[in-house]
Amino acid sequence: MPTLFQKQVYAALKQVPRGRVTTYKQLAECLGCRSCRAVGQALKRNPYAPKVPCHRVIASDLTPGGFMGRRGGAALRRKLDLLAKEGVRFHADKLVEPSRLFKFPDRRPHSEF
DNA sequence: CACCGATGTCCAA
DNA sequence: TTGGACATCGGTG
Repeated sequence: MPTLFQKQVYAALKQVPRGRVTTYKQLAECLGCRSCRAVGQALKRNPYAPKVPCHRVIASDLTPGGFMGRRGGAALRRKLDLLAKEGVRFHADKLVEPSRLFKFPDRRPHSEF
């Protein structure tokens, strides 16, 4: 059973259209959380494997990051393949087009700053 | 309650 | 510029 926090991560992730990617930091910031690691944990524990495009989440330094709980290997390769099918290509473990990053709308009704 | 994690940022060499 | 260590937040045991 997904927790409240995970739902927020999935909800935000579902906002990312096809052919677009986001970063853990952007997700965390969108959720109003300062910990980017918590976001990755939610994705790792994602009960909605095919429903949640976890492969559209990369590190803030435009690196693939990880996939299925692994930071490298065949799993990560599969992630790059999925992104490639969506038009998001990587070069030297780096995002070729940083403009593919999806910017989340302000999801903080409390923040008046 | 304590440790780990799909990260990020800072400091040192 | 590259490598190592610490910080931060939530989840699981």
